[in-house]
Amino acid sequence: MTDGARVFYLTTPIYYVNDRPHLGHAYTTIVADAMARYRRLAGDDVWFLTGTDEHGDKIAQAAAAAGMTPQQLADRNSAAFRDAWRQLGIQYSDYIRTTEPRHTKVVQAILQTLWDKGELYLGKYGGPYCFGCERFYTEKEIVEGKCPDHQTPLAWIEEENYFFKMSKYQAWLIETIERQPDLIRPERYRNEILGFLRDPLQDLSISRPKSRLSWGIPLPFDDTYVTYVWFDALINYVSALGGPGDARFETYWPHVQHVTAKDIVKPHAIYWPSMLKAAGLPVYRHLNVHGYWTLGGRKISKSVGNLVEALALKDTYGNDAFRYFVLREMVFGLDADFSEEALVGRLNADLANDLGNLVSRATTLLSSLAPDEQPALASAAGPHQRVRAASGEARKIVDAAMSEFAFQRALGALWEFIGEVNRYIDTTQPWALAKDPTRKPEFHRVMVTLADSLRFLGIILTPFLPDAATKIRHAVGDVREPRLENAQMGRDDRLSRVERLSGLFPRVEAIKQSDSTDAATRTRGTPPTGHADPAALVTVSDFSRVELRVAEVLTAEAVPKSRKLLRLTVSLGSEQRTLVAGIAEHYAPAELVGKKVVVVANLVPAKLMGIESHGMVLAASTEGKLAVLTVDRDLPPGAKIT
RNA sequence: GGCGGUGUAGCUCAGCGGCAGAGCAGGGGUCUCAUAAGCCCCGUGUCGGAGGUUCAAUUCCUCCCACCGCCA
Repeated sequence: MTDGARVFYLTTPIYYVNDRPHLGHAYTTIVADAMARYRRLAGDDVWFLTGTDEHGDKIAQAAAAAGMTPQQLADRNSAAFRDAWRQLGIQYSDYIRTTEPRHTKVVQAILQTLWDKGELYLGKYGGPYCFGCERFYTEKEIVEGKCPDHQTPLAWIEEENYFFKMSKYQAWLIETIERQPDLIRPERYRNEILGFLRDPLQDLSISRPKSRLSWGIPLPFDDTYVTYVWFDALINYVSALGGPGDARFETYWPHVQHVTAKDIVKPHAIYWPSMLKAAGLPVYRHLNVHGYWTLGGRKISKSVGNLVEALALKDTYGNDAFRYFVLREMVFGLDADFSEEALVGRLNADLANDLGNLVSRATTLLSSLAPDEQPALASAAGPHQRVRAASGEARKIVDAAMSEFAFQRALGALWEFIGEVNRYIDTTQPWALAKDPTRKPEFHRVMVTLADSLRFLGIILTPFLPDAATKIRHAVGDVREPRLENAQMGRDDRLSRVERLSGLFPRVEAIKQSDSTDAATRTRGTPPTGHADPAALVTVSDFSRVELRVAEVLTAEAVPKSRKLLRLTVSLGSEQRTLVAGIAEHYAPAELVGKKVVVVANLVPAKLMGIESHGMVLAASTEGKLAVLTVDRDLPPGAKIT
């Protein structure tokens, strides 16, 4: 930690072990991980917590159904989350489980504090209860006597429970949220909570009688009750730091920021600050709320199978590509759509074409330098200054964007820079400079700038593309621990040995949109190597969809202002058509007139240089050579090819 | 039912009083260092509909329609 370093404590929600890790969990965790890595890169002191929530009715029931003890079920499923994060390369600092003694100890201590302070009371409550939701419903909410969520019959339960006097914090809570505009962000969720708080707040039931449910933390002052799962779960953020008084707690708690999905805003925005206030602890700095992933534009149903399969695509396309996609595609706070097509689109356009290809062309140029060649410097002015300025601009935007969880904006800025470097290479044409001994200084200036650009990217991309960034740094010989302060161009004009780095993100064959109604359910991905698959086999009926016919060329002329295109009029026997063919470099117009060529007759018309083309002339080609297809014997125009 | 949001190019979205924008996709051109990559050029779309305010409305107001969220 350097002087002026800031402290950050980032948390994901603890995931309920009734679930299997899926895209939703992964997104929250990736967001927190990217943020943690960015802050670490900036030299800040970061603590990043995730974990699992393991108490409650649902766990007890699922365990019973599976013939296990609740603890066994929790152990198994908690391990599944831990494993998923390992596979995704998540660098958490700590992993808390609510069945750990260190957690139950702190929960009980806080409950005791609240009890002693008179923040809790024993009250009676009766109402329709849904075991699936683990909550009571009001008469207005229930639909024909059934749970509106599960459509299952509700049980009438009347019981005494302990309540937290949450209602007394309503005015304080409103004031707190209003005083800190970015306490709950983005703003839409803050507004939602303020809207909710316009109505009177109820007290919160925080216990369940052991007679009904024993899988929970016993209340320290009444062992016939266990703690209600929400009250237990939220405290993980505190218990994982050892609780009040612990050195770790004192260091990190004042800087806590939570990351969560929008479905659990209310517990985090209402229960949790009230609980903290009552316990005499400071409220968090920010609650960062993100939206949902939809699949193929459809809402996610109760079943999460598709979300699990969506996460599995990380294995098909790689962690970096998966991580990049979710961070780039979702505007933090809003819903976004996940599809394999969109992922492949981003992978090809942004990662392969823009970044991967840039790294490849730049390292190829740099690695071709003679080993001992020390670059002579050219004048300070020149196009390289635009690149340097762009890097500074990108870095500024990334920093601003990251301070408000705007990952999309941060990545957009970095890709602006990548575009600038690609343009720089095209403008300066280093391959031409290299051949001209009199322009050696210019050439070296370009080489230095390219190495510098890659060094910059190798550092600043670390939080977003950890593996690729490391490869880039190593390729340019930067073996230092990456630090944001070194992501600055123009500091170092020396050139170290560069190794060629090609195929950083190989292109992947595009997924056809019409292929499937639900891309995310498809499991047969294109291999990550991305090299073109052997041509897929087609059936006779596939082939018969293409209508091939013999056509006689009636007229041919060059298309003005085009080097490759010829405009042809052909006869198909019963009709004449205009076609545009890209064969001008290989055939003189006069050569073609009278020829019987083969055309695709049922092609969707396309406009080329303002001319509508109704078909396509078939031709075979190899490097530099091209020949149009014709028929071996004389046949009338229009003859069908089968 | 109440409150709020959204509806802009094929797709995703920015703009929010002064002649409609970006990325992707698509088309054309061009370079050859590079991953059939890069770079350059190409967007007249009833800015959901109808009224209104204004010299001027995608942008402000009212109503309507569609979708979404929160609440009941």
